[in-house]
Amino acid sequence: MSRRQEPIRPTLESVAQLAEVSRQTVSNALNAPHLVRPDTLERVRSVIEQVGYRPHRGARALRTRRSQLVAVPVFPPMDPIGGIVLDTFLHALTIEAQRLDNRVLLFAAGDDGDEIRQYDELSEDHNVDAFVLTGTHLGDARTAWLSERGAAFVTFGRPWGTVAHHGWVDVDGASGTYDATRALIDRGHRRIAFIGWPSGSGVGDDRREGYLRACREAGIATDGLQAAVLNELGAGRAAASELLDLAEPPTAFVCVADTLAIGLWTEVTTRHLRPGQDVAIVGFDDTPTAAVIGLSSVAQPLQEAAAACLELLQTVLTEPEPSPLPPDPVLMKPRLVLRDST
Amino acid sequence: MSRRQEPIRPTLESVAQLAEVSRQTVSNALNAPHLVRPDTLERVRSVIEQVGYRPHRGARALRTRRSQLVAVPVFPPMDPIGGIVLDTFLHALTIEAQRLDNRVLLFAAGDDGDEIRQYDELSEDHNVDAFVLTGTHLGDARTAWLSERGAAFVTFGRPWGTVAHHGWVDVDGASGTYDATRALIDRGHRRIAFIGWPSGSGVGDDRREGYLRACREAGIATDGLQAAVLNELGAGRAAASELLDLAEPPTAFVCVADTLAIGLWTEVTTRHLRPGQDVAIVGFDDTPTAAVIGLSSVAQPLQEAAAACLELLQTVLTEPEPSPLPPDPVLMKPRLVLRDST
DNA sequence: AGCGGAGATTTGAACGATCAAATCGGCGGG
DNA sequence: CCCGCCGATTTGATCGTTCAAATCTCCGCT
Repeated sequence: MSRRQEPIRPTLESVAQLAEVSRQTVSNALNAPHLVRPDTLERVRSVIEQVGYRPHRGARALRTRRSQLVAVPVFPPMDPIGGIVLDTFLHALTIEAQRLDNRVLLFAAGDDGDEIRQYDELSEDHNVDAFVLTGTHLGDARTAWLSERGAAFVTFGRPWGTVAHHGWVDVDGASGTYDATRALIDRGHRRIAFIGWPSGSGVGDDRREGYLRACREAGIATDGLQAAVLNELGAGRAAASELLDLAEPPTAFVCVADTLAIGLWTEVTTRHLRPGQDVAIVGFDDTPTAAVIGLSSVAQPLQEAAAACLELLQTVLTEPEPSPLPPDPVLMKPRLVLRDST
Repeated sequence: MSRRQEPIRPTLESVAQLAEVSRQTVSNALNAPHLVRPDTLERVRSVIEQVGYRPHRGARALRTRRSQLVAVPVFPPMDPIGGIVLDTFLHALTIEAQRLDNRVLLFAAGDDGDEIRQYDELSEDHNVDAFVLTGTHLGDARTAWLSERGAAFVTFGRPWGTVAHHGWVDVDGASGTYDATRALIDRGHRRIAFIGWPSGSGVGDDRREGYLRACREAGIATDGLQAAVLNELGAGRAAASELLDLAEPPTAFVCVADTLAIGLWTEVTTRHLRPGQDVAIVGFDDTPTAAVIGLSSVAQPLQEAAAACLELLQTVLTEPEPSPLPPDPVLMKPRLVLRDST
């Protein structure tokens, strides 16, 4: 910017002259204060303060080869309900980055290939130091691509199906659905259905697993009580309809995502059943919509996850060169939020 | 990044040597191709392609004093329903920026003062070229601050209450509520209520105005049919309750925002009235939740608005120095989306 | 008194690009 | 035939910072 008129932007040199020291001393006062004698430090600092000096990020980036920028993809708002999850995550990430004197740079991507093209541009440009990926999936082309060229990155989401060559942070979905299912069992439910996604998505399979485990432990049947549909309201509703038409319909539902839970919800209410009284429902992601309609849901600790991502990134970036062994991953427990629907 | 191991990142110089030309010619091939003879251009380009050369953004920024970055604030997800509006806008902005070889940088801010501190850091750093502000309001301290120091910025939202010293893009809220009200009138409604915000917010007053104008034109009464409450579900519901308890209750509602419309919605359904049949409802912002429950709403052309913002910014930035007269503002018409609730 | 060494500070060079001005080569006109 | 001009290209300087190495100062120790 610096479209200010009168005063020329102060530089290291100009500050140095005013403080009657050299460039480097000013630089040290900023980046390595322990190298500067206390009284000099004081003097330099007061000049910096007075003239409002700020280091030029571009110049610094040129020399240090660090831009202090972290790139994060934003996706087209396809699934309007679940999209908020990423939104919250993004906000948390921005705050956390700020705390570390970094910034978040956005880039838009449709599919994986598109996204990779963006990675290429961003990293080869020296535009960003690192990436935070979201929405990892089986056979993820992005992580392979990135580690192949030694890019610094962490993922929010496990590396499904492969060995981790990179740091990652994730939320234990199975633990969330397990807790949800247990809560229903504790309330006396014995026929509990699960509306999930088609198997093959790591996240979906993981969440289903938690449901299955809880039922197994309680000696409850799950045969014929599982649906596997795409993550759309209509699909959820259709699956719900089928399950409710069973000779012995379930009295409670655990859903892999709020989107499906809400589809189920609409089917339930149009049948003049009351969620929470006639049928118990638990969703996943604790989206605003869930809060609005009183749907119980499993909430992911997104702020903590964002902080963990950047912390991991910091350790990766301070390593002198791309290390073959990734940092320890972080797996966080989600929290069950009970509302009227249970 | 460039944490790649083997190959040293190519520079202007190294490309120049391979192509047997000088630095500057390579630079020109990139930034001013018309200055380069066609055959030379071809040769340089092929070398660039071969070695995968990319200009170093930091170096360029240092020399040109342009970072190609646009900063945008992200807010804490306070209003979960309306937050999506900004989310969609942000996505559109990212895509549009990419098209112009720019990028979007995020920063988080709680209040205006906080935000201004961030502006200070970002602009004085030479970190970003410009800002896009959202959510302008009466007595907005931010715009004053920014124009005072000659920063480049545009706002998505009018400069309420003051003369524009800067470019802005906005959606004509009054036009939206006017259309919504007209649609209700055309359907035969004669008692139409408006649930708005307390006067003093530019956006809220503007949207109320559209409702009032449509009613006035149709010779319909509005006395006692207006509520002014905070943008919260509960508040919307309470206001709705009061209005529905009138001796002669309204048959239709226009709401200043989806959040309030949904509050109204829940009050309506708990009274066992059916939206769209017993009571007509129109919201504002066309949030995903509205789509889910079948609430009619006024949709803002967010993609177009984002594009307009960046276009405006481009013209501001290409001006040699801060111009006293701002570029022509852009006011766009929103679109009424009719669903079951009408 | 001289020497080694630690701490504080300075100096020179480099990062990779663009700007401004100089140079080169060819071509038409006086 | 030479000059001037124009298009194409090159050269030198510079942006603001940090790294690496040099210098300076002061102190204690022999």
